[in-house]
Amino acid sequence: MVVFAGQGDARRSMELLWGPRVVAPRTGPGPKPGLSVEAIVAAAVDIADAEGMAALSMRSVGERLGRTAMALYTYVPGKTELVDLMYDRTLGELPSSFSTSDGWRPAALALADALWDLHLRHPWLLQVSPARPVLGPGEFHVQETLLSVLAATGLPLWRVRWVVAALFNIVRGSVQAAAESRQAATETGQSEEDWWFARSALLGELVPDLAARFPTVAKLGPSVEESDEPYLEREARLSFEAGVELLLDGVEAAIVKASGPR
Amino acid sequence: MVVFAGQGDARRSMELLWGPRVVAPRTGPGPKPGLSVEAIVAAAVDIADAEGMAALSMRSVGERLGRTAMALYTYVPGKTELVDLMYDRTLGELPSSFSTSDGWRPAALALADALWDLHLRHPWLLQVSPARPVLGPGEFHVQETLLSVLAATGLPLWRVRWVVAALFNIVRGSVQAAAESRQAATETGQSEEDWWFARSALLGELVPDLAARFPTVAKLGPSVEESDEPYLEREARLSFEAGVELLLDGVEAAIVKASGPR
DNA sequence: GTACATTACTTTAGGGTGTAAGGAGTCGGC
DNA sequence: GCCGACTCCTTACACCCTAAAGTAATGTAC
Repeated sequence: MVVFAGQGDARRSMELLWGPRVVAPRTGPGPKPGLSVEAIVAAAVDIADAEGMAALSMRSVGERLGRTAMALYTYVPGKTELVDLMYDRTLGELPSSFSTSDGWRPAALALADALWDLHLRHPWLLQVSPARPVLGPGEFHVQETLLSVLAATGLPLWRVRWVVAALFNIVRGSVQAAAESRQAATETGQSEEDWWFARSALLGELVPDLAARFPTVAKLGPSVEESDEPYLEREARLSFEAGVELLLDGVEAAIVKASGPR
Repeated sequence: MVVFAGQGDARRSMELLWGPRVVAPRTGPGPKPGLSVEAIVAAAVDIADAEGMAALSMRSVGERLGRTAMALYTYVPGKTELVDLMYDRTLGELPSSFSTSDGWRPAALALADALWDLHLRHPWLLQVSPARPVLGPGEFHVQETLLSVLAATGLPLWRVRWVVAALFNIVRGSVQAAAESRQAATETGQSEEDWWFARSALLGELVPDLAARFPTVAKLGPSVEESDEPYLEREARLSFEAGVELLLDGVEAAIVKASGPR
């Protein structure tokens, strides 16, 4: 795996990404196709959503569609391209209407929120995108939405690009923490607090001088408090909100600096 | 893979992470160990550095040490734990001396820079850490360093934690872009510009209405300019610097807001 | 109506992965 | 000198992706 597509494969990939999603029925000879690229991608996304990326194999996708793994190769060049399609199609789900009529800041917050939701609904996105840019319509859609909302800051576009990148990274990072804690909880059957508690006890036992070696971390105190809600997930959410606020404050400062000394 | 360690395994993992790195030679019977956990981890890191995470297998690590894959299981419970060790040991390489005597901002910048370097030297870190927290000494070391530097802002520690998370995410995201572009270049043999140029041509051909559908993205213009240096990598570096500056501006605003209305 | 080209899908096979199980060989302590 | 502990190896299994070849179904041309 991790094969960087060559020249010919690149064309095929791009055609799949950008081509029409509903293909006109063929006229020539041969049996009618029983599947479609979109059906395959949808099945793959379902699996990844429900059982995680580790459960996604050509076999499992084929099985869910009542075919063998090899049947998929009629529609999709390989697993790499399938994952690219999953990724791009899912990014395309991001809503696009974020009105900046109340100013850019509420719009940016709403957009960040939508990105958070999208990634939490499809946590496998976070394991995929480390790959190179896919350059599909979904990716363009996300970039366009981010750029157009933050262009309302009035900053020059080449600066907006940095803002977009930073915002995107903050969202991705914090939602990753949330998704992980959720996954760990379901996967081990252990509640977050139990897991954390067991780990803390182990740490205290094996590393008695922890507080001395990492005083500042220790000062944060035992991070688990009484709460009914999943703790780590709420923590990640707070980190997300605070991080976005910090960044947007920075953007505001940049706006003032740019237009202030007029 | 992606197995969340159970109770017993958790103890073993933590012992490996926190235990002494130079094990005292055994006294009992049996042949002397020819390997060591540290040697295995070092070999694994070498492979990941040189050939990427995809080339890292128990077989390849064993081979590099002149053993079979199964020999490693004498020292390490499984691949998951090996990767955790690689991750944590490598994080431990982050320098720790960042003087805040000139103020917190230069220290934070230097620290961000060190993090950037570390990740660019070991790009596979970015594919690993998506996993749950490892809770090893390296991870604590990084947290401690980040927290202690940013505690110099004077903000309450629970707020510093958000800053740390945001900063870390920005660094990780932008260094990922840099690492990817570098990897893509070496992997395909194609220069970044060639790759980008081919992709752009393909896009223009397959999606003639690209500029109409994504006007803001299009306004950014063809991103490739004349330059001898790797373009995308420099772009990622700029994005990193700008993102960090934005965030630190936000932090400054937060400091003013907290202490200003005194 | 029949032959042919075309296509969907299956079977088989080959080379990869992680790791469980059991067997060799080596050494210290009795 | 032998026992038991220990390292390391061989074998084996289940799973992965996918190349190649075979089978069955379909539409078109004669």
